[in-house]
Amino acid sequence: MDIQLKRGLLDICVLAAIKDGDSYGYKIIRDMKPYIALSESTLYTILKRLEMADMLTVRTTEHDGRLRKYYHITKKGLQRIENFKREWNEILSIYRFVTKEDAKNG
Amino acid sequence: MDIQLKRGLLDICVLAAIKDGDSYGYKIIRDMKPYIALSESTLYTILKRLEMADMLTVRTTEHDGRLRKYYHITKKGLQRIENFKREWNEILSIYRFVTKEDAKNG
DNA sequence: TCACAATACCTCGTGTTACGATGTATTCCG
DNA sequence: CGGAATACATCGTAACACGAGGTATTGTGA
Repeated sequence: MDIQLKRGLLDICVLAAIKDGDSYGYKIIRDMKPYIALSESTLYTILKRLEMADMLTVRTTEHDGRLRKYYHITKKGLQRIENFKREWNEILSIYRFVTKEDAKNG
Repeated sequence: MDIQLKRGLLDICVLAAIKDGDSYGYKIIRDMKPYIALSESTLYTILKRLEMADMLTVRTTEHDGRLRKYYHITKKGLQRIENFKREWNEILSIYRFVTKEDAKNG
């Protein structure tokens, strides 16, 4: 997918990936892969950004001797998803603008 | 609209705004306004970028003593729009991922 | 005539951001 | 013992939207 198009969707997707249950970095990447691919460096940047914005909270645990940071979505994070749903109508309107045939011909 | 979400749509919208007939900067902004707002500095950056990418050509004319630069979409520009239409399915898939209810509940 | 909006173009600096490259450390498999 | 997978993190870079500011002309109203 076009990188610029991804920009607006990545944050939302990460929030969506944890909204039905806490998750951690590596798993988030795996879960998102069928829909949108992203690198580890990108994800950890996003997770830090979302944490700073109070859209998620972090809980560090140990799993099989390896560090694991579980991310939990907050009220603000859920609101961000709701806001995206509202913006979806604008996106649809743009899609129609882009795909509409020449008014002179139809 | 969220600025990151705009990023992926602006280029496409500018191309869509000239695809049915050559247009110029000021008019493009007016035509796009109902769908997506953008500043002049943003538009001229985009127009230059699209010209460099051979997605449009420029023709300078004089209109009522004022300079006017008409932009014309190229084959490559039209292909960019077609590519967006193909990417639309991916966007829909992401939308469903974001809006789907918790699998455990539905 | 003077001020100001509208038309129409352009440049510069800044902050945000995705990502490749790179690094650390552990477990698992052969 | 080596390499893949798991799991985290930082740094530098390039792309980009936009506000602020600039140039120049044509209306418009007091």
